[in-house]
Amino acid sequence: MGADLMEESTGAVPSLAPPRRRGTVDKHQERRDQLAESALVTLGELGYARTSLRDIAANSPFSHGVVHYYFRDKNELIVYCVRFHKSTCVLRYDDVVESAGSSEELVDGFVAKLRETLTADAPMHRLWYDLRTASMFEEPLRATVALIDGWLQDMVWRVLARYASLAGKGVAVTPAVAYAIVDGLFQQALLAMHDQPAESLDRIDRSVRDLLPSLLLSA
Amino acid sequence: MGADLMEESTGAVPSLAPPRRRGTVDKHQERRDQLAESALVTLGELGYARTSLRDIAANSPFSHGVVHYYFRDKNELIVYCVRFHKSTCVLRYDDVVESAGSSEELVDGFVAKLRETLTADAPMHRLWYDLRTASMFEEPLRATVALIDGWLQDMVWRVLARYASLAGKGVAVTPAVAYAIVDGLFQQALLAMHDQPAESLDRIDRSVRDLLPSLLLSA
DNA sequence: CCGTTAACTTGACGGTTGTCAAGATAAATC
DNA sequence: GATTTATCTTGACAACCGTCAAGTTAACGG
Repeated sequence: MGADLMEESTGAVPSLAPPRRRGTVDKHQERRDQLAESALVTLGELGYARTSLRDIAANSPFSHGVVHYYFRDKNELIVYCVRFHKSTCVLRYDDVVESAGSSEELVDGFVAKLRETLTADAPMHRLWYDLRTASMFEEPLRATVALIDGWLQDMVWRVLARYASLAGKGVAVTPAVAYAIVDGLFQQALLAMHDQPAESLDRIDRSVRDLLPSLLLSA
Repeated sequence: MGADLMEESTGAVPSLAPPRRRGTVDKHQERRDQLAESALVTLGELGYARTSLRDIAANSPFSHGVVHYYFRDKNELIVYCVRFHKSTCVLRYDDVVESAGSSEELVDGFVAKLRETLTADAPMHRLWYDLRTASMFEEPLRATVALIDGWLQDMVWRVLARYASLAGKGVAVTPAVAYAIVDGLFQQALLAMHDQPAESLDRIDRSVRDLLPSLLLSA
């Protein structure tokens, strides 16, 4: 994990990478990931546009100049960071999907994970929405955003398809619509996490439980 | 319209405003609105964080220093702009709501307006999402964002309540959930307007038509 | 027509930013 | 251990930002 990033080249390790030496697995790539993890903390706190390379370096073991040794520019670093994080993040519900023995159990596991990630990973989710919004104004970001949006849509679809299967019914909406709905609920919950965290968690819990059945065919 | 901004003071016309002269209705306020309208064009193109006061002034009849004559700082200008625009924007569907004679007619009018605004006002909608996302990282923005989010939620609810009434049924979801769903669909449509505008419009058209009935009680 | 005040312009300030070149340090090779 | 290569630091650069003070122009009141 990390190096391949979901088997899709970021176009991020170009000629600037120094020639590898021996069988030691890519020390260069390890540093990139280490730097990305440091950067993600700062980016999650300050957001995309408000984070400078010096902020990132300050929260890392390195100095601000090192960024250009491992990344071409700021955009490549940030895109790599978000992609690095999301590539594992989109697998969050997969064990719930696989281990659930009934539709009720799946819903319970799903909302539990939703609450958990809203509580623990709020800065990362904020960063994702920040990057997605920025992509509406900066064309170079759109390809990455579209890719990750596809991952998330597939993630939601895996949950919903399994849910329908366990309930012995079909799904009434397309993957795109299902994702839009869940994402809309999630984003509202995230927005409310600052001022009313407890109420926000309860609301999305109840909303999802109420809404999921209506996404199935009655047949 | 414009001066009162939905009967809610922005806290934006403080002591710095010069004493008014005669009965001529607030020349000062007129200039504020004129400046806001100029700024909105630039903000819609470049987004919140990427727009400088010099960019705004360049697309206006004024110089860059004039901003501090009418607004305390950049944030106050931007907040005023978005609020200025949204305060009329949230009334967009009201005539459809009032003039619709049947539930089908209301749906037709609703999706027609949706398509229209996605086509014509895409930059303004991008700006709104940009500001809402920025509010997750900048506390001073949250009050305004929460206020406008409330307006939008009410707007969606007026449509849905009227739709239910015309169909002789009740609404199955809360205002917050209804807004989250519509907003999720709308945001996905807006994101796709850059690369696939036609497909995006068709998709949200069909999605809304499919989804609205399922938000009503079957009773 | 004159004086006063509002409206607006100009230019500068301190600060921050991304980027990069040049040098220092550490590591690995022979 | 010497030399070559990779890694990392430092400092500087040009550009840009928001803000504001000082000065200019225009409009209004008498």
